[in-house]
Amino acid sequence: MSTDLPAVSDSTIRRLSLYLRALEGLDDQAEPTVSSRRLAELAGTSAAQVRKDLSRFGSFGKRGLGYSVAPLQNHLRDILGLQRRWPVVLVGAGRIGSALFEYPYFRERGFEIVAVVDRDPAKVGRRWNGVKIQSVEALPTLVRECRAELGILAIPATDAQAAAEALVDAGVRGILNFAPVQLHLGSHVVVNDVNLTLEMEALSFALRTASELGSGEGG
Amino acid sequence: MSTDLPAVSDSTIRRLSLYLRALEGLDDQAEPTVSSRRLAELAGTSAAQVRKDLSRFGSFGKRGLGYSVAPLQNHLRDILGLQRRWPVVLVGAGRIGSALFEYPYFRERGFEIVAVVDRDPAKVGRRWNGVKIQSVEALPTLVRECRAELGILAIPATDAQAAAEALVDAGVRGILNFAPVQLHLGSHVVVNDVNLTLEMEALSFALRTASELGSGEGG
DNA sequence: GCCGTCTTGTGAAAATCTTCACAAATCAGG
DNA sequence: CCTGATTTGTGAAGATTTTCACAAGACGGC
Ligand SMILES: NC(=O)c1ccc[n+]([C@@H]2O[C@H](COP(=O)([O-])OP(=O)(O)OC[C@H]3O[C@@H](n4cnc5c(N)ncnc54)[C@H](O)[C@@H]3O)[C@@H](O)[C@H]2O)c1
Ligand SMILES: NC(=O)c1ccc[n+]([C@@H]2O[C@H](COP(=O)([O-])OP(=O)(O)OC[C@H]3O[C@@H](n4cnc5c(N)ncnc54)[C@H](O)[C@@H]3O)[C@@H](O)[C@H]2O)c1
Repeated sequence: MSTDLPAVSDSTIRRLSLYLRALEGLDDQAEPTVSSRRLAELAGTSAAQVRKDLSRFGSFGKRGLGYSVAPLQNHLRDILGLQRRWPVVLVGAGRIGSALFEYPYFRERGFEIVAVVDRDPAKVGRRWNGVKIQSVEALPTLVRECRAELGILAIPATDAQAAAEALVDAGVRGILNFAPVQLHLGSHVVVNDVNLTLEMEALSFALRTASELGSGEGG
Repeated sequence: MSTDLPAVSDSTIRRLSLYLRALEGLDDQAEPTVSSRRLAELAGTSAAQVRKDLSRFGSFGKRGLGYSVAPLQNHLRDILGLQRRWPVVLVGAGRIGSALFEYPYFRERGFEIVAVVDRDPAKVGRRWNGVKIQSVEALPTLVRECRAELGILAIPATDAQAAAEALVDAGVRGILNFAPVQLHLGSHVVVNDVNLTLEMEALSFALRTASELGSGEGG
């Protein structure tokens, strides 16, 4: 079971996640195997892309048959590192933070928010489903005690860089960042940004472009 | 002011949004011009990339000087289609939906959530900051009345496809989708997916990969 | 065992995206 | 006006990603 660890592109990894999601949506009683074509349809890509992506990690399919759903799920979980529990520290118990905390799908995938910190004294001490919100001073201790390597930043942009550095100093190596700011951290730290304004702006551009082909822009 | 509308890649557009964000973070009194190098630093890319991206839409800089902050902001807003107001319909007044509704940055950029619908009768009729939550039956009328071309889907995956179709039938052409499912809509509709589980899994993969270079995987 | 149908895995080709490198332009100082 | 220090805009080169196309394998029916 030695995974060979070739250089894999980010887009491939992101698609693997989509494949896993698609596979979990299948009824593996009714549909025990799946072809690359079907998987592509479910994940929004092409059959060749599916096969190419999977073939980087092994030969999981059978020619003429396709891929067995349950084993492929396990391979994907294995590749993505989901065959373990990932303790996560959440920084910021605001609107986004609370939505994420209550999101059941994270826990189902092994991402367990085991600690929450917030700067607001009014929030510190509250319990969320058994997890007590703690002050930011407790962050380093918390990260170490929980052995958390993943953190979620859900605080205003002004504080994000400092908080990120605190997380990294305490041992965090991966950050999901909701703050609208570019974090500058050591190259061994992986940061994934969630930028919803950007997503809306991409829609805006697409629509504006489509409209303008037909009619002039109204002053 | 005829923008030439060349074929522009998605990644370019997404970077333009980052450039705009970076420019808005600058004090244009203290720093009236910015070089491609500095902008790249702020946006997390390379100077050549910045110049290439911008040059697709015009020559906004001055050689030897750089780009004037305020005018470049306006060019970017113009390109992205942000020189107007975008009414948005929100489907799903749950955890994510309410966080988005209260997110001030959307409105600042022109994305104004003008209507909210939810299936839950207990939520229908409530007022959120002046906007009344309406039943799903009202959706087609609402979309047309508000002339909304953008929609946000913040409901469970099981209902997302049907709701998306309802939005599109009523005139929506761009959707920000939080539901963990691939939407299948006409090719004239633009869908941007937000998949937070995917983002976490990408972090998981990166960390697992980094760890395994040093040590074997514990059974 | 053989045939027809299906589907994977994968090199090669095509397409796309990023980086390089440098001429052309701008400005300050004298 | 000329020099030197900058920085843009951009074709060409390089790198990466996606698509194509097909040989090789798998299975059911007979
Ligand atoms: N609400 C949204 O829909 C949304 C969407 C996209 C991005 N974001 C971004 O996510 C971040 C959080 O947004 P929100 O809407 O949840 O904000 P919020 O104001 O509701 O919550 C922020 C929380 O962080 C806490 N906080 C502030 N500084 C802190 C610090 N230094 N350490 C610890 N806690 C601190 C505050 O006390 C508050 O509880 C912001 O950067 C925002 O731009 C939010
Ligand atoms: N909470 C999170 O942090 C989070 C993170 C990522 C993705 N998501 C996704 O976003 C979506 C919403 O998540 P949430 O946590 O806000 O859920 P939620 O249960 O808090 O809210 C969902 C809301 O949608 C309403 N609803 C259900 N079906 C509807 C329909 N057909 N039409 C209109 N309204 C309907 C419900 O009444 C409820 O108010 C889900 O698909 C979820 O997987 C949530």
